[in-house]
Amino acid sequence: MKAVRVRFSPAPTGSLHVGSARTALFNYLFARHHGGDFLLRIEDTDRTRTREEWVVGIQDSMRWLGLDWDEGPILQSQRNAIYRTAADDLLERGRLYECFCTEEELKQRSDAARAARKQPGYDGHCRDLSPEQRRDLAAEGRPRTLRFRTPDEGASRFADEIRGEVRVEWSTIPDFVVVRPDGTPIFFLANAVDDLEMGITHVIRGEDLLDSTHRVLALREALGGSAPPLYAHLPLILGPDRSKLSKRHGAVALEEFRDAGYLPEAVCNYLALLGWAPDDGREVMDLDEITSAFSLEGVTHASAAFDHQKLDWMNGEWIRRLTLRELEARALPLAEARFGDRLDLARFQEALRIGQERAVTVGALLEQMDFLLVDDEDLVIHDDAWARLAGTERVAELLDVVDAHLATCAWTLEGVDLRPPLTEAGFKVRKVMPALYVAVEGRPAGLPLFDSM
RNA sequence: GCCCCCAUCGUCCAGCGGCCCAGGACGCCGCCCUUUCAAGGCGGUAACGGGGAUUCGAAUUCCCCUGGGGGCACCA
Repeated sequence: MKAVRVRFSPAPTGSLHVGSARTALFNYLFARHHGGDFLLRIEDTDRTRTREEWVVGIQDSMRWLGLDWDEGPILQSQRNAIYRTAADDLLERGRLYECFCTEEELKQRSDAARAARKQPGYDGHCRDLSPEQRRDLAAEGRPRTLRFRTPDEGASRFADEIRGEVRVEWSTIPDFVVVRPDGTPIFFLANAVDDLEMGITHVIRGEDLLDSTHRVLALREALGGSAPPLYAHLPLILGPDRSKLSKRHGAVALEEFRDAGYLPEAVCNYLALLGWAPDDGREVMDLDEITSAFSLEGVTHASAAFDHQKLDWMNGEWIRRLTLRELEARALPLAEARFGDRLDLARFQEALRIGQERAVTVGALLEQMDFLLVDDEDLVIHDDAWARLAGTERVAELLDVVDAHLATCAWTLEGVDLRPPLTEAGFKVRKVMPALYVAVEGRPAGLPLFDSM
């Protein structure tokens, strides 16, 4: 196999989504496994849908995950001249033709075709205009797009690395637009030109792009490109209910996972296991281990449902694998964001040490240490707390004992034992445990109140 | 409507013709540990969508059906 060159080419129309992140990860894994190059190419040809902050955000998320790239980011929006030249050449050679239909006309005819139970999509209206007709249409001030002339017969086929032979009849693929009226290229053109020029050897992307491959390949061929890259289409990631993964299923943007206190190791690990598995069945693996075990052959064909519970478990595993120092480094930024200048480092560290063995996410752990770092009046009392207190006898007295004792000492989780004073006051410690947690932590359960060894 | 892809426990995967009355992980249930909740240990529950065909033998091959997903833009 020649030197591997792959690229991750997101459209910056939003922050990095778990589906795209998985695609980026698989490209990274494939490149690193084979000692090849991994490029980052930003497909921002549609200026109306892209934003600078998203191209920055995508890179931030990739760095957070630990997916470093070798070249880029290459912005397609800055390569217009290249696509322009390619399009002119294609037009001259008759592979492209000018189309003067307006979007409204297109939609109207497409709807009509649909109503007549015929194929919607472009009808070839401007396919064979005479030079005079083109001149007149242009003179009317109509928008001018460039369309690719699709073969009239035969089939397009290619061997997908994970799906095998894929084939579709050209008759089902209408002529498609490749250059907008403003001269900017559409995905198909920019994609074909770039993959060719950048020497991409393998295209690893989501299955949603499977059908578009035929068009990109035809364009590449028209461009004079030989030896097209090998394509590998990944199964899609679905929501827990098997519908399209979206916000209503919970967090979907990498930033959200980061802010909720998920570890990048866990997210990578979980994402890698969504649609892939190593031969030996290992599950908890770091990026290097996954890299050396990675192979496209291990990629599944069926789309996978995103399971937040398994991610949570995975994250707990990773929190426990980190040294306390490492965990502290990861948690500090989140703690600063949550507690601001009330962050007491000593208490934070103690809570982290005690919480590490029970945590699911750093975010949840931080929530549990609220009572240590937030002023009493600002402490948010957990919903279930009041019910717990209400069900306990001598609540007021209990609170008094707790307050009185805490007033006598510098409070730390392990340095203060509330049991003796409670016993002395006639409480059965075992019976008042739930209420005790509410009294001290503002929640029915949380960080251990005293050394329970 | 048309085209394409896919199909093993609730979920993620293993299985690539006999080793499978199907294995692991998450979840769930139970027990142990425990002066909260967890974490941890042990055990359990649970699946080859349906129908044909090939074969001595099919979860594994082929066909049909059904189901799920994707695509059919001047988005990518």
